[in-house]
Amino acid sequence: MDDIKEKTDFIRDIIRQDLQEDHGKKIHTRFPPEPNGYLHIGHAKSICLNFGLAQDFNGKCNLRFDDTNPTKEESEYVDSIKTDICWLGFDWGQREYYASDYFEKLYEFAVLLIKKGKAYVCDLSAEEIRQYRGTLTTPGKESPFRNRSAEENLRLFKEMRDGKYPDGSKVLRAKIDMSSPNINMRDPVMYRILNKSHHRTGNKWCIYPTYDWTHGQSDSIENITYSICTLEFEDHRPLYDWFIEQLGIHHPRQIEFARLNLTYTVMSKRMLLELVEKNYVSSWDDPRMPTISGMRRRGYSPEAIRNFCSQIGVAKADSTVDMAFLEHIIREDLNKKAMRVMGVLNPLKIIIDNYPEDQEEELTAINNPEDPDAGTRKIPFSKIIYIEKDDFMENPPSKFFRLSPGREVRLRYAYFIKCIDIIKDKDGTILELHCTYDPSTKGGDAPDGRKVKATLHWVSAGHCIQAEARLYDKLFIKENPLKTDGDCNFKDNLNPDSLRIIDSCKIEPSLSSAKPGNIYQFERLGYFCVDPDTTNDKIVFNRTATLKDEWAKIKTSI
RNA sequence: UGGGGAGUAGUCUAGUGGUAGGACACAUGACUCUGGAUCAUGGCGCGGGGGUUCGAGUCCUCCCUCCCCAGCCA
Repeated sequence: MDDIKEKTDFIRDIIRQDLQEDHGKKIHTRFPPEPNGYLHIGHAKSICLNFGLAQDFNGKCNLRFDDTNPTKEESEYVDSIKTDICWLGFDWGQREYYASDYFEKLYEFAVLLIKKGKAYVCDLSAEEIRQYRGTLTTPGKESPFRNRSAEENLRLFKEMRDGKYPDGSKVLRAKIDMSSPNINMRDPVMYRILNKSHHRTGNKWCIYPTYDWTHGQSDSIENITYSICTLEFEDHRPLYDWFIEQLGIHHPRQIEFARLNLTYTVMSKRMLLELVEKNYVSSWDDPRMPTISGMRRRGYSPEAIRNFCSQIGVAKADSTVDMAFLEHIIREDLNKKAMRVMGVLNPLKIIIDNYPEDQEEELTAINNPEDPDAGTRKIPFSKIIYIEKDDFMENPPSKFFRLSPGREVRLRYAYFIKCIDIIKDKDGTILELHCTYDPSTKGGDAPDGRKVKATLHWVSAGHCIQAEARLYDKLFIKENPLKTDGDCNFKDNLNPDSLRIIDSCKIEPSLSSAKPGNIYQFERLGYFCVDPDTTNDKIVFNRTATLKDEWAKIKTSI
């Protein structure tokens, strides 16, 4: 399960200190996604942090959708986000909120600011506003509409709401300081006119609040004590503080942390959307995606993702976690849980010459050596079997321990066999192997104590069932897919071999009842889970992760 | 060049003036009916220079590098 050791990170340090100064303090966080895409592993970090904080300090965590932009948001995303958070194991109780719930309140707040002379309606175009804003090094210019009277602003703002103006013709702006070195303070836009229907409020509104105007007040309304967010909002904090102070309402404490980056993938919703829309992947839940739904379909468990999030830590320095670490976490999880089975991805037929023609045997196999309670099962053995093509070499290098002419190896839980003949077609491709077996080694041990250097997985040709395996690899070939040469873009770094489909795998018959979501370790190959694409006619497996493979390393170093 | 952040092995992360620790990765070895798992061992790591101090990753100072900000996105 999750690491129960007391976690130490700078956010928890801050909260502990606050708690020391105010023992009665209740902590209240929130996870505030925008419903414009599916959640990814970076969101999982934030979810684990926000809900985890609430759990650790006996507080509460809200789910709030920051749905202020009707041009990008859809209820499909709302649904997927809720599903993913639940699946991860977190519960927001009845506290499911929407920024759009606060539109009326926000409007009142805006009116208040107008009355205080702290906000004004501006008729400048988007382009003009940009020009007036100045640059990083030069101050901005004040809008010619900056000094309209409160009465005029009130009337104009009401008319904006009433739909008297076309999109983009007017905005409401905060009146702060056009020469501020912090560009966020240069009279930021609070409302824009958008004649677009909203996934929740329908056509009730034609003006929509910006995120900057909405977010802090929403946290305040919900009585959030700690507004945890990512680093890029650090220089928005003075703006949020300004709004809260002008309004004189509850002031949450904002704390920023570094967002998660992972090697060999991208974590931007915009890019993930593009991969989906342009069919570089099958969907948001394509098992190659770093989305929660993709990882779920890939075979990751919620525990593994939570463990990952708790072990990567929380800090303020930009960081990119090695994908190998994620793989380590899922192997650690699945090693304990997954039933072992035998399946052959690329079959090579073996005929055991001295095994009686019509004989069949049932051999006993251990379901999970890591879990004695998992018990054993029977697997059928017969004269003709399949082994993995990679487990045979006609002319092996010295470090290759598996089957080769004249060499004896063990078939897992079965017998020692020795290769005595290779049958090839006229092109020299190996068609099948002839072997002999030693009947005295039944079960896998030789009574004379002789050893073999390798144990191979296998299936009985007459008993096995056919299956499809989808072998996934890194989505991108570059550790940082965003790093591109010349006029390339991140899609040029896509790994052309990120998915390999093998439709003629041979798997042991016990798998005939496998159901979508079930996870297995195919011995010596990796962890596989049953995909929802599975039908009565065909079982489809997704490879969640390979096993660590010493031979693969040796092979590439030869 | 303005503002805001950040620099501890290849990566992530502890450390709060007293021997720089953990995890992943890597390497080597042991063990093994999964070349899995497990166990053991290993490594020119505190961005740099000055300073304070008996003692600095930690305090002061100067410098360097990286990230974010000029959406009516979030």
